[in-house]
Amino acid sequence: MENSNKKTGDDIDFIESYNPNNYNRPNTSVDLVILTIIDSSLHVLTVKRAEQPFKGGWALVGGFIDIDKDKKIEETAKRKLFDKTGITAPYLEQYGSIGDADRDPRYWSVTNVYFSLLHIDEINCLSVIDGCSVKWSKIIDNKISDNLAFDHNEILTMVLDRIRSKALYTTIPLHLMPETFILSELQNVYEIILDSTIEHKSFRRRIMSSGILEEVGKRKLESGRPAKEYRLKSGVDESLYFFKRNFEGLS
Amino acid sequence: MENSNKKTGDDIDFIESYNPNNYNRPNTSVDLVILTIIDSSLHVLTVKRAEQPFKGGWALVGGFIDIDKDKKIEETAKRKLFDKTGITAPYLEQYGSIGDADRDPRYWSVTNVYFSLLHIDEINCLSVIDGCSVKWSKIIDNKISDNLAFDHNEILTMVLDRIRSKALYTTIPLHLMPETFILSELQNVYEIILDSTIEHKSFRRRIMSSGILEEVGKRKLESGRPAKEYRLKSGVDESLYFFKRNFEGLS
DNA sequence: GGAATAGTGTCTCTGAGACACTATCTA
DNA sequence: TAGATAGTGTCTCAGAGACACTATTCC
Repeated sequence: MENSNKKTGDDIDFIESYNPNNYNRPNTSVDLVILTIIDSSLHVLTVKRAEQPFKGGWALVGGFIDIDKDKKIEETAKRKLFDKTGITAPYLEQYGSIGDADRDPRYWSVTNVYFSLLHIDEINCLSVIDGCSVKWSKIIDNKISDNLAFDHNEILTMVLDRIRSKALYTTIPLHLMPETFILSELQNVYEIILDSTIEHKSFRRRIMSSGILEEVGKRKLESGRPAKEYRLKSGVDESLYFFKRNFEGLS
Repeated sequence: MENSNKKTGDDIDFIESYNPNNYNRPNTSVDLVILTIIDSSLHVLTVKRAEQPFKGGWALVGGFIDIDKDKKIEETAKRKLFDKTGITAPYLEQYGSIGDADRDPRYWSVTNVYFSLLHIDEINCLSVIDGCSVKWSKIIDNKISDNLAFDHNEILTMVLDRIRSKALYTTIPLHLMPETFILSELQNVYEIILDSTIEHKSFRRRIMSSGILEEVGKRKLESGRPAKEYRLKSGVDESLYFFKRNFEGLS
Protein backbone atom coordinates (compact mmCIF):
# COMPACT_ATOMS: atom_id res chain seq x y z
CA MET A 1 0.00 0.00 0.00
CA GLU A 2 2.71 2.53 0.85
CA ASN A 3 4.26 1.55 -2.39
CA SER A 4 1.17 1.84 -4.45
CA ASN A 5 0.30 5.14 -2.83
CA LYS A 6 3.69 6.52 -3.67
CA LYS A 7 3.43 5.22 -7.18
CA THR A 8 0.06 6.58 -8.11
CA GLY A 9 -0.20 9.70 -6.04
CA ASP A 10 -3.81 10.25 -6.97
CA ASP A 11 -5.29 7.76 -4.63
CA ILE A 12 -8.54 8.52 -2.93
CA ASP A 13 -6.71 8.96 0.35
CA PHE A 14 -4.44 11.49 -1.21
CA ILE A 15 -6.68 13.46 -3.42
CA GLU A 16 -9.56 13.97 -1.09
CA SER A 17 -7.66 16.44 1.02
CA TYR A 18 -7.69 18.75 -1.94
CA ASN A 19 -10.47 21.19 -2.51
CA PRO A 20 -12.16 19.61 -5.48
CA ASN A 21 -12.85 22.97 -7.00
CA ASN A 22 -9.14 23.50 -7.37
CA TYR A 23 -8.67 20.18 -9.06
CA ASN A 24 -9.00 19.54 -12.73
CA ARG A 25 -12.11 17.43 -12.81
CA PRO A 26 -14.25 15.98 -15.57
CA ASN A 27 -17.48 17.67 -16.41
CA THR A 28 -20.67 15.80 -15.54
CA SER A 29 -23.95 15.80 -17.43
CA VAL A 30 -27.11 13.78 -17.97
CA ASP A 31 -28.42 12.59 -21.32
CA LEU A 32 -31.79 11.07 -22.03
CA VAL A 33 -32.97 8.70 -24.70
CA ILE A 34 -36.70 9.38 -24.74
CA LEU A 35 -38.53 6.89 -26.91
CA THR A 36 -42.06 6.57 -28.16
CA ILE A 37 -43.89 4.95 -31.03
CA ILE A 38 -45.40 7.07 -33.78
CA ASP A 39 -46.98 5.49 -36.88
CA SER A 40 -45.63 2.07 -35.98
CA SER A 41 -42.03 3.29 -35.72
CA LEU A 42 -39.80 4.02 -32.78
CA HIS A 43 -38.95 7.69 -32.45
CA VAL A 44 -36.47 9.43 -30.18
CA LEU A 45 -36.86 12.94 -28.85
CA THR A 46 -34.11 15.26 -30.12
CA VAL A 47 -33.36 18.92 -29.54
CA LYS A 48 -31.70 21.38 -31.87
CA ARG A 49 -28.56 22.85 -30.41
CA ALA A 50 -28.51 26.63 -30.13
CA GLU A 51 -24.87 26.94 -29.19
CA GLN A 52 -21.46 25.61 -30.06
CA PRO A 53 -20.29 22.94 -30.27
CA PHE A 54 -22.51 21.27 -32.87
CA LYS A 55 -24.57 24.48 -33.10
CA GLY A 56 -27.65 23.86 -35.21
CA GLY A 57 -27.23 20.10 -34.97
CA TRP A 58 -29.56 17.70 -33.26
CA ALA A 59 -28.81 16.06 -29.94
CA LEU A 60 -30.41 13.94 -27.27
CA VAL A 61 -32.21 15.75 -24.48
CA GLY A 62 -29.68 16.49 -21.79
CA GLY A 63 -28.18 18.97 -19.47
CA PHE A 64 -26.28 19.52 -16.31
CA ILE A 65 -27.00 18.49 -12.79
CA ASP A 66 -28.23 21.46 -10.79
CA ILE A 67 -26.83 20.67 -7.38
CA ASP A 68 -29.20 23.14 -5.76
CA LYS A 69 -32.38 21.80 -7.36
CA ASP A 70 -31.62 18.12 -7.81
CA LYS A 71 -31.25 15.78 -4.85
CA LYS A 72 -29.98 12.96 -7.05
CA ILE A 73 -29.09 12.30 -10.68
CA GLU A 74 -32.43 10.73 -11.40
CA GLU A 75 -34.09 13.98 -10.44
CA THR A 76 -32.02 15.78 -13.04
CA ALA A 77 -33.20 13.27 -15.60
CA LYS A 78 -36.83 13.65 -14.51
CA ARG A 79 -36.54 17.42 -14.61
CA LYS A 80 -35.12 17.40 -18.13
CA LEU A 81 -37.81 15.01 -19.25
CA PHE A 82 -40.50 17.15 -17.68
CA ASP A 83 -39.12 20.29 -19.30
CA LYS A 84 -39.46 18.74 -22.74
CA THR A 85 -42.59 16.65 -22.36
CA GLY A 86 -44.49 17.72 -19.27
CA ILE A 87 -44.48 14.13 -18.02
CA THR A 88 -44.34 13.76 -14.26
CA ALA A 89 -44.28 9.99 -13.73
CA PRO A 90 -42.18 8.59 -16.54
CA TYR A 91 -40.77 5.15 -16.91
CA LEU A 92 -37.13 6.02 -16.44
CA GLU A 93 -34.19 3.69 -16.18
CA GLN A 94 -30.48 4.28 -16.07
CA TYR A 95 -28.38 2.89 -18.90
CA GLY A 96 -25.05 3.68 -17.26
CA SER A 97 -22.37 6.30 -17.57
CA ILE A 98 -20.02 7.10 -20.41
CA GLY A 99 -16.98 9.27 -19.93
CA ASP A 100 -13.86 10.01 -21.86
CA ALA A 101 -11.55 12.77 -22.96
CA ASP A 102 -12.95 13.09 -26.48
CA ARG A 103 -16.71 12.82 -26.39
CA ASP A 104 -17.08 16.56 -25.82
CA PRO A 105 -14.61 18.80 -27.64
CA ARG A 106 -14.60 21.22 -24.74
CA TYR A 107 -13.52 19.04 -21.85
CA TRP A 108 -13.16 15.60 -20.32
CA SER A 109 -16.81 14.72 -19.96
CA VAL A 110 -18.90 12.12 -18.19
CA THR A 111 -22.55 11.68 -19.05
CA ASN A 112 -25.06 9.69 -17.04
CA VAL A 113 -27.39 8.13 -19.58
CA TYR A 114 -31.06 7.42 -18.84
CA PHE A 115 -33.79 6.16 -21.08
CA SER A 116 -37.51 6.64 -20.90
CA LEU A 117 -40.31 4.85 -22.71
CA LEU A 118 -43.64 6.58 -23.02
CA HIS A 119 -46.83 6.73 -24.99
CA ILE A 120 -47.28 9.83 -27.07
CA ASP A 121 -50.57 10.63 -25.31
CA GLU A 122 -48.75 11.04 -22.03
CA ILE A 123 -46.87 14.09 -23.15
CA ASN A 124 -47.93 17.66 -22.79
CA CYS A 125 -47.72 18.47 -26.46
CA LEU A 126 -47.36 22.20 -25.94
CA SER A 127 -43.85 21.92 -24.63
CA VAL A 128 -42.81 19.81 -27.57
CA ILE A 129 -44.54 21.25 -30.62
CA ASP A 130 -42.70 24.47 -30.29
CA GLY A 131 -40.89 25.92 -33.25
CA CYS A 132 -38.59 23.29 -34.59
CA SER A 133 -36.17 23.14 -31.71
CA VAL A 134 -37.55 19.83 -30.40
CA LYS A 135 -38.63 16.98 -32.61
CA TRP A 136 -39.30 13.29 -32.69
CA SER A 137 -36.70 11.62 -34.91
CA LYS A 138 -37.71 8.38 -36.56
CA ILE A 139 -35.48 5.41 -35.82
CA ILE A 140 -34.77 3.20 -38.81
CA ASP A 141 -32.42 0.30 -38.55
CA ASN A 142 -31.22 1.19 -35.06
CA LYS A 143 -30.38 4.80 -35.85
CA ILE A 144 -31.82 8.05 -37.09
CA SER A 145 -31.03 9.74 -40.38
CA ASP A 146 -29.62 12.92 -38.83
CA ASN A 147 -26.21 12.71 -37.32
CA LEU A 148 -26.52 13.53 -33.67
CA ALA A 149 -24.09 15.74 -31.81
CA PHE A 150 -21.31 14.39 -29.59
CA ASP A 151 -21.43 10.59 -29.22
CA HIS A 152 -25.21 10.63 -29.14
CA ASN A 153 -25.57 8.29 -32.12
CA GLU A 154 -23.57 5.65 -30.25
CA ILE A 155 -25.54 6.28 -27.08
CA LEU A 156 -28.81 5.86 -28.97
CA THR A 157 -27.65 2.60 -30.52
CA MET A 158 -26.45 1.19 -27.21
CA VAL A 159 -29.68 2.09 -25.46
CA LEU A 160 -31.73 0.55 -28.26
CA ASP A 161 -29.68 -2.63 -27.97
CA ARG A 162 -30.33 -2.69 -24.23
CA ILE A 163 -34.08 -2.25 -24.71
CA ARG A 164 -34.17 -4.88 -27.45
CA SER A 165 -32.39 -7.36 -25.23
CA LYS A 166 -34.74 -6.60 -22.32
CA ALA A 167 -37.75 -7.06 -24.60
CA LEU A 168 -36.64 -10.68 -25.04
CA TYR A 169 -37.37 -11.51 -21.41
CA THR A 170 -39.38 -8.68 -19.84
CA THR A 171 -42.54 -6.67 -20.36
CA ILE A 172 -40.59 -3.46 -20.89
CA PRO A 173 -42.50 -2.62 -24.11
CA LEU A 174 -45.62 -2.13 -21.97
CA HIS A 175 -44.32 1.33 -21.17
CA LEU A 176 -44.81 2.36 -24.77
CA MET A 177 -48.51 1.50 -24.60
CA PRO A 178 -51.46 3.76 -23.79
CA GLU A 179 -53.33 3.09 -20.58
CA THR A 180 -55.58 0.52 -22.21
CA PHE A 181 -54.69 -1.56 -25.21
CA ILE A 182 -55.40 -4.84 -26.94
CA LEU A 183 -52.97 -7.72 -27.21
CA SER A 184 -52.38 -7.35 -30.94
CA GLU A 185 -51.28 -3.76 -30.35
CA LEU A 186 -48.84 -4.88 -27.70
CA GLN A 187 -47.55 -7.58 -30.01
CA ASN A 188 -47.00 -4.98 -32.72
CA VAL A 189 -44.87 -2.95 -30.33
CA TYR A 190 -42.80 -5.99 -29.39
CA GLU A 191 -42.32 -6.72 -33.07
CA ILE A 192 -41.23 -3.16 -33.79
CA ILE A 193 -38.64 -3.31 -31.02
CA LEU A 194 -37.41 -6.78 -31.84
CA ASP A 195 -37.61 -6.18 -35.58
CA SER A 196 -39.05 -9.62 -36.05
CA THR A 197 -42.42 -11.29 -36.08
CA ILE A 198 -43.69 -13.25 -33.10
CA GLU A 199 -46.04 -16.21 -33.34
CA HIS A 200 -49.31 -14.88 -31.96
CA LYS A 201 -50.34 -17.86 -29.88
CA SER A 202 -46.95 -17.97 -28.14
CA PHE A 203 -47.16 -14.26 -27.55
CA ARG A 204 -50.61 -14.33 -25.97
CA ARG A 205 -49.75 -17.33 -23.80
CA ARG A 206 -46.61 -15.63 -22.59
CA ILE A 207 -48.12 -12.24 -21.82
CA MET A 208 -51.21 -13.68 -20.12
CA SER A 209 -49.04 -15.98 -18.01
CA SER A 210 -47.34 -12.95 -16.48
CA GLY A 211 -50.54 -12.12 -14.65
CA ILE A 212 -49.84 -8.40 -14.71
CA LEU A 213 -52.71 -7.40 -17.00
CA GLU A 214 -56.40 -7.13 -16.26
CA GLU A 215 -59.28 -7.01 -18.67
CA VAL A 216 -61.19 -3.75 -18.77
CA GLY A 217 -63.73 -4.51 -21.47
CA LYS A 218 -63.98 -5.02 -25.17
CA ARG A 219 -63.11 -2.79 -28.03
CA LYS A 220 -64.86 -2.77 -31.38
CA LEU A 221 -62.43 -2.70 -34.24
CA GLU A 222 -62.82 -1.45 -37.77
CA SER A 223 -63.38 -4.96 -38.88
CA GLY A 224 -63.44 -8.40 -37.38
CA ARG A 225 -64.19 -9.72 -33.95
CA PRO A 226 -63.94 -7.19 -31.09
CA ALA A 227 -60.85 -7.56 -28.94
CA LYS A 228 -60.45 -7.66 -25.19
CA GLU A 229 -58.96 -4.51 -23.82
CA TYR A 230 -56.36 -4.70 -21.04
CA ARG A 231 -54.51 -2.43 -18.70
CA LEU A 232 -51.81 -2.96 -16.14
CA LYS A 233 -53.45 -4.68 -13.19
CA SER A 234 -54.10 -2.19 -10.43
CA GLY A 235 -51.89 -2.97 -7.49
CA VAL A 236 -49.12 -4.17 -9.76
CA ASP A 237 -46.54 -1.50 -9.19
CA GLU A 238 -43.80 -3.63 -10.63
CA SER A 239 -44.84 -3.38 -14.22
CA LEU A 240 -41.58 -4.92 -15.39
CA TYR A 241 -42.23 -8.65 -15.35
CA PHE A 242 -39.30 -10.99 -15.93
CA PHE A 243 -39.92 -14.19 -17.85
CA LYS A 244 -37.79 -17.26 -17.21
CA ARG A 245 -37.20 -17.85 -20.89
CA ASN A 246 -36.26 -15.59 -23.74
CA PHE A 247 -38.13 -15.40 -26.93
CA GLU A 248 -36.24 -17.94 -29.00
CA GLY A 249 -35.01 -17.86 -32.57
CA LEU A 250 -34.14 -14.26 -31.99
CA SER A 251 -30.96 -13.28 -30.27
CA MET B 1 -39.38 25.54 -25.72
CA GLU B 2 -38.94 29.24 -25.09
CA ASN B 3 -41.08 28.67 -22.09
CA SER B 4 -39.23 25.71 -20.78
CA ASN B 5 -35.92 27.39 -21.37
CA LYS B 6 -37.02 30.44 -19.46
CA LYS B 7 -38.37 28.31 -16.68
CA THR B 8 -35.39 26.13 -16.09
CA GLY B 9 -32.51 28.34 -17.05
CA ASP B 10 -30.03 25.52 -16.71
CA ASP B 11 -30.68 23.91 -20.03
CA ILE B 12 -27.78 22.49 -21.93
CA ASP B 13 -28.06 25.29 -24.46
CA PHE B 14 -27.82 27.84 -21.72
CA ILE B 15 -25.32 26.42 -19.38
CA GLU B 16 -22.73 25.30 -21.83
CA SER B 17 -21.70 28.84 -22.56
CA TYR B 18 -20.42 29.00 -19.01
CA ASN B 19 -16.92 28.00 -18.13
CA PRO B 20 -17.61 24.81 -16.25
CA ASN B 21 -14.85 25.55 -13.78
CA ASN B 22 -16.81 28.52 -12.58
CA TYR B 23 -19.97 26.52 -12.12
CA ASN B 24 -20.92 24.61 -9.06
CA ARG B 25 -20.63 21.08 -10.30
CA PRO B 26 -20.92 17.68 -8.67
CA ASN B 27 -17.77 15.81 -7.86
CA THR B 28 -17.04 12.69 -9.89
CA SER B 29 -15.34 9.51 -8.75
CA VAL B 30 -15.02 5.83 -9.54
CA ASP B 31 -15.70 2.98 -7.13
CA LEU B 32 -14.88 -0.66 -7.62
CA VAL B 33 -16.45 -3.79 -6.22
CA ILE B 34 -13.61 -6.29 -6.63
CA LEU B 35 -14.76 -9.80 -5.85
CA THR B 36 -13.03 -13.10 -5.44
CA ILE B 37 -13.63 -16.39 -3.73
CA ILE B 38 -11.56 -17.41 -0.72
CA ASP B 39 -12.32 -20.55 1.27
CA SER B 40 -15.62 -21.05 -0.54
CA SER B 41 -16.88 -17.57 0.30
CA LEU B 42 -17.19 -14.42 -1.73
CA HIS B 43 -14.85 -11.67 -0.56
CA VAL B 44 -14.68 -8.03 -1.58
CA LEU B 45 -11.52 -5.95 -1.61
CA THR B 46 -11.68 -3.08 0.88
CA VAL B 47 -9.26 -0.32 1.79
CA LYS B 48 -8.81 1.44 5.11
CA ARG B 49 -9.40 5.15 4.86
CA ALA B 50 -6.48 7.31 5.97
CA GLU B 51 -8.35 10.61 5.86
CA GLN B 52 -11.64 12.16 6.80
CA PRO B 53 -14.44 11.55 6.22
CA PHE B 54 -14.79 8.04 7.63
CA LYS B 55 -11.11 8.09 8.60
CA GLY B 56 -10.04 4.65 9.77
CA GLY B 57 -13.12 3.04 8.29
CA TRP B 58 -13.21 0.59 5.43
CA ALA B 59 -14.34 1.47 1.95
CA LEU B 60 -14.49 0.06 -1.54
CA VAL B 61 -11.50 0.66 -3.77
CA GLY B 62 -12.01 3.94 -5.51
CA GLY B 63 -10.67 7.28 -6.48
CA PHE B 64 -10.86 10.15 -8.85
CA ILE B 65 -10.58 10.30 -12.58
CA ASP B 66 -7.19 11.67 -13.57
CA ILE B 67 -8.05 13.53 -16.73
CA ASP B 68 -4.41 13.63 -17.74
CA LYS B 69 -3.75 9.92 -17.30
CA ASP B 70 -7.11 8.35 -18.10
CA LYS B 71 -8.58 8.44 -21.59
CA LYS B 72 -11.93 7.12 -20.36
CA ILE B 73 -13.63 6.13 -17.11
CA GLU B 74 -12.89 2.47 -17.61
CA GLU B 75 -9.20 3.31 -17.61
CA THR B 76 -9.58 4.92 -14.23
CA ALA B 77 -11.22 1.75 -12.98
CA LYS B 78 -8.47 -0.41 -14.49
CA ARG B 79 -5.81 1.81 -13.01
CA LYS B 80 -7.32 1.61 -9.53
CA LEU B 81 -7.68 -2.13 -9.83
CA PHE B 82 -4.08 -2.47 -10.99
CA ASP B 83 -2.83 -0.32 -8.13
CA LYS B 84 -4.41 -2.65 -5.60
CA THR B 85 -4.00 -6.02 -7.25
CA GLY B 86 -1.45 -5.79 -10.04
CA ILE B 87 -3.96 -7.26 -12.47
CA THR B 88 -3.65 -6.02 -16.04
CA ALA B 89 -6.49 -7.80 -17.84
CA PRO B 90 -9.35 -7.94 -15.40
CA TYR B 91 -12.95 -8.85 -16.04
CA LEU B 92 -14.46 -5.44 -15.50
CA GLU B 93 -18.02 -4.36 -16.06
CA GLN B 94 -19.84 -1.17 -15.29
CA TYR B 95 -22.70 -1.33 -12.82
CA GLY B 96 -23.88 2.22 -13.43
CA SER B 97 -23.60 5.56 -11.74
CA ILE B 98 -24.95 6.77 -8.43
CA GLY B 99 -25.10 10.41 -7.55
CA ASP B 100 -26.84 12.51 -4.97
CA ALA B 101 -26.36 15.36 -2.56
CA ASP B 102 -25.86 13.22 0.52
CA ARG B 103 -23.71 10.25 -0.31
CA ASP B 104 -20.54 12.18 0.44
CA PRO B 105 -20.69 14.60 3.35
CA ARG B 106 -18.33 16.97 1.55
CA TYR B 107 -20.14 17.64 -1.68
CA TRP B 108 -22.72 16.61 -4.26
CA SER B 109 -21.06 13.48 -5.53
CA VAL B 110 -21.43 11.11 -8.47
CA THR B 111 -19.65 7.79 -8.49
CA ASN B 112 -19.25 5.51 -11.48
CA VAL B 113 -19.44 1.98 -10.13
CA TYR B 114 -17.57 -0.92 -11.73
CA PHE B 115 -17.23 -4.48 -10.61
CA SER B 116 -14.54 -7.00 -11.26
CA LEU B 117 -14.49 -10.74 -10.74
CA LEU B 118 -11.16 -12.46 -10.43
CA HIS B 119 -9.41 -15.52 -9.14
CA ILE B 120 -7.12 -14.95 -6.22
CA ASP B 121 -4.16 -16.39 -8.12
CA GLU B 122 -4.39 -13.61 -10.67
CA ILE B 123 -3.42 -10.95 -8.20
CA ASN B 124 0.03 -9.75 -7.44
CA CYS B 125 -0.13 -10.49 -3.75
CA LEU B 126 2.56 -8.01 -2.81
CA SER B 127 0.42 -5.00 -3.48
CA VAL B 128 -2.36 -6.35 -1.35
CA ILE B 129 -0.75 -8.01 1.63
CA ASP B 130 0.71 -4.76 2.76
CA GLY B 131 0.14 -3.58 6.29
CA CYS B 132 -3.53 -3.80 7.02
CA SER B 133 -4.69 -1.00 4.81
CA VAL B 134 -6.11 -3.34 2.17
CA LYS B 135 -8.01 -6.50 2.98
CA TRP B 136 -10.41 -9.02 1.60
CA SER B 137 -13.70 -8.73 3.52
CA LYS B 138 -15.83 -11.83 3.69
CA ILE B 139 -19.36 -11.46 2.33
CA ILE B 140 -22.01 -13.19 4.40
CA ASP B 141 -25.65 -12.85 3.56
CA ASN B 142 -25.09 -10.22 0.88
CA LYS B 143 -23.00 -7.92 3.05
CA ILE B 144 -19.84 -7.72 5.11
CA SER B 145 -19.63 -7.38 8.87
CA ASP B 146 -17.81 -4.04 8.82
CA ASN B 147 -19.83 -1.00 7.98
CA LEU B 148 -18.35 0.52 4.87
CA ALA B 149 -17.85 4.23 4.36
CA PHE B 150 -20.22 6.41 2.36
CA ASP B 151 -22.97 4.41 0.66
CA HIS B 152 -20.58 1.58 -0.08
CA ASN B 153 -22.66 -1.02 1.75
CA GLU B 154 -25.59 -0.27 -0.55
CA ILE B 155 -23.33 -0.28 -3.60
CA LEU B 156 -21.95 -3.67 -2.59
CA THR B 157 -25.43 -5.10 -2.13
CA MET B 158 -26.67 -3.76 -5.45
CA VAL B 159 -23.66 -5.11 -7.32
CA LEU B 160 -24.06 -8.51 -5.66
CA ASP B 161 -27.70 -8.55 -6.71
CA ARG B 162 -26.69 -7.74 -10.27
CA ILE B 163 -24.11 -10.52 -10.34
CA ARG B 164 -26.54 -13.00 -8.81
CA SER B 165 -29.15 -12.18 -11.39
CA LYS B 166 -26.60 -12.52 -14.20
CA ALA B 167 -25.47 -15.88 -12.81
CA LEU B 168 -29.00 -17.13 -13.52
CA TYR B 169 -28.55 -16.84 -17.28
CA THR B 170 -24.87 -16.28 -18.05
CA THR B 171 -21.46 -17.78 -17.43
CA ILE B 172 -20.31 -14.76 -15.44
CA PRO B 173 -19.07 -16.93 -12.53
CA LEU B 174 -16.36 -18.26 -14.88
CA HIS B 175 -14.40 -15.12 -14.14
CA LEU B 176 -13.95 -16.24 -10.55
CA MET B 177 -12.27 -19.47 -11.67
CA PRO B 178 -8.58 -20.21 -12.11
CA GLU B 179 -7.35 -20.84 -15.64
CA THR B 180 -8.20 -24.52 -15.47
CA PHE B 181 -10.88 -26.04 -13.31
CA ILE B 182 -13.23 -28.97 -13.03
CA LEU B 183 -17.00 -28.76 -13.38
CA SER B 184 -17.74 -29.44 -9.72
CA GLU B 185 -15.58 -26.47 -8.77
CA LEU B 186 -17.47 -24.26 -11.19
CA GLN B 187 -20.74 -25.57 -9.81
CA ASN B 188 -19.58 -24.70 -6.29
CA VAL B 189 -18.92 -21.13 -7.37
CA TYR B 190 -22.37 -20.86 -8.95
CA GLU B 191 -23.87 -22.20 -5.75
CA ILE B 192 -21.95 -19.71 -3.63
CA ILE B 193 -23.19 -16.82 -5.75
CA LEU B 194 -26.77 -18.05 -6.02
CA ASP B 195 -26.83 -19.23 -2.41
CA SER B 196 -28.64 -22.36 -3.45
CA THR B 197 -27.82 -25.85 -4.65
CA ILE B 198 -28.01 -26.80 -8.31
CA GLU B 199 -28.85 -30.27 -9.57
CA HIS B 200 -25.56 -31.55 -10.93
CA LYS B 201 -26.81 -33.17 -14.12
CA SER B 202 -28.69 -30.03 -15.13
CA PHE B 203 -25.64 -27.98 -14.39
CA ARG B 204 -23.28 -30.08 -16.48
CA ARG B 205 -25.72 -30.25 -19.39
CA ARG B 206 -26.15 -26.51 -19.34
CA ILE B 207 -22.48 -25.57 -19.10
CA MET B 208 -21.36 -28.07 -21.70
CA SER B 209 -24.08 -26.91 -24.10
CA SER B 210 -22.57 -23.44 -24.10
CA GLY B 211 -19.62 -24.76 -26.05
CA ILE B 212 -17.22 -22.24 -24.54
CA LEU B 213 -15.09 -24.71 -22.58
CA GLU B 214 -12.46 -27.11 -23.82
CA GLU B 215 -11.01 -30.11 -22.08
CA VAL B 216 -7.36 -29.84 -21.17
CA GLY B 217 -6.84 -33.16 -19.40
CA LYS B 218 -7.73 -34.95 -16.23
CA ARG B 219 -7.06 -34.11 -12.65
CA LYS B 220 -6.54 -36.63 -9.88
CA LEU B 221 -8.53 -35.76 -6.82
CA GLU B 222 -7.95 -36.63 -3.19
CA SER B 223 -10.49 -39.36 -3.55
CA GLY B 224 -12.79 -40.71 -6.17
CA ARG B 225 -12.72 -40.77 -9.93
CA PRO B 226 -10.44 -38.22 -11.58
CA ALA B 227 -12.25 -35.29 -13.15
CA LYS B 228 -11.92 -33.70 -16.56
CA GLU B 229 -10.22 -30.36 -16.41
CA TYR B 230 -11.49 -27.51 -18.55
CA ARG B 231 -10.49 -24.03 -19.56
CA LEU B 232 -12.12 -21.34 -21.62
CA LYS B 233 -11.87 -22.46 -25.24
CA SER B 234 -9.09 -20.61 -27.00
CA GLY B 235 -10.53 -18.29 -29.59
CA VAL B 236 -13.58 -17.64 -27.42
CA ASP B 237 -13.04 -14.04 -26.51
CA GLU B 238 -16.62 -13.60 -25.50
CA SER B 239 -16.43 -15.56 -22.31
CA LEU B 240 -19.84 -14.33 -21.19
CA TYR B 241 -22.28 -16.81 -22.67
CA PHE B 242 -26.01 -16.05 -22.45
CA PHE B 243 -28.40 -18.95 -21.93
CA LYS B 244 -31.96 -18.75 -23.24
CA ARG B 245 -33.44 -19.95 -19.97
CA ASN B 246 -32.78 -19.04 -16.38
CA PHE B 247 -32.01 -21.51 -13.71
CA GLU B 248 -35.48 -22.18 -12.39
CA GLY B 249 -36.80 -22.48 -8.88
CA LEU B 250 -34.50 -19.65 -7.97
CA SER B 251 -35.45 -16.11 -8.72
C1' DG C 1 -72.10 -16.32 -46.83
C1' DG C 2 -67.24 -13.95 -47.02
C1' DA C 3 -63.64 -11.03 -45.20
C1' DA C 4 -61.28 -9.76 -41.31
C1' DT C 5 -59.50 -9.98 -36.93
C1' DA C 6 -59.64 -12.30 -32.06
C1' DG C 7 -58.67 -16.08 -29.72
C1' DT C 8 -57.99 -21.56 -28.85
C1' DG C 9 -56.31 -26.57 -29.22
C1' DT C 10 -52.73 -29.16 -29.51
C1' DC C 11 -48.47 -31.17 -31.41
C1' DT C 12 -43.43 -30.82 -31.36
C1' DC C 13 -39.12 -29.46 -29.43
C1' DT C 14 -35.77 -27.71 -26.12
C1' DG C 15 -33.88 -27.56 -21.94
C1' DA C 16 -34.53 -27.53 -16.63
C1' DG C 17 -35.45 -30.63 -12.55
C1' DA C 18 -35.21 -35.06 -10.49
C1' DC C 19 -32.99 -39.05 -9.54
C1' DA C 20 -31.32 -43.58 -10.34
C1' DC C 21 -27.71 -45.45 -12.49
C1' DT C 22 -22.72 -46.46 -14.10
C1' DA C 23 -17.53 -45.32 -14.11
C1' DT C 24 -13.10 -44.81 -12.09
C1' DC C 25 -10.19 -43.74 -8.71
C1' DT C 26 -7.91 -44.97 -3.57
C1' DA C 27 -7.51 -47.51 0.55
C1' DT D 1 -14.13 -55.07 -1.43
C1' DA D 2 -16.17 -50.12 0.28
C1' DG D 3 -16.11 -45.22 -0.05
C1' DA D 4 -15.88 -41.26 -2.72
C1' DT D 5 -16.43 -38.41 -6.45
C1' DA D 6 -17.19 -38.07 -11.76
C1' DG D 7 -20.23 -38.52 -15.12
C1' DT D 8 -24.65 -40.62 -17.80
C1' DG D 9 -29.58 -42.19 -18.98
C1' DT D 10 -33.84 -40.96 -19.02
C1' DC D 11 -38.37 -39.51 -17.26
C1' DT D 12 -41.25 -35.43 -16.30
C1' DC D 13 -42.58 -30.81 -16.91
C1' DA D 14 -42.87 -25.88 -18.45
C1' DG D 15 -43.02 -23.04 -21.96
C1' DA D 16 -41.62 -21.60 -26.95
C1' DG D 17 -42.71 -22.45 -31.98
C1' DA D 18 -45.87 -23.92 -35.43
C1' DC D 19 -50.13 -24.05 -37.34
C1' DA D 20 -54.76 -25.52 -37.93
C1' DC D 21 -58.80 -24.55 -35.96
C1' DT D 22 -62.96 -21.88 -33.94
C1' DA D 23 -65.38 -17.31 -32.57
C1' DT D 24 -67.35 -12.92 -33.44
C1' DT D 25 -67.92 -8.99 -35.76
C1' DC D 26 -69.45 -6.19 -40.33
C1' DC D 27 -70.69 -6.18 -44.98
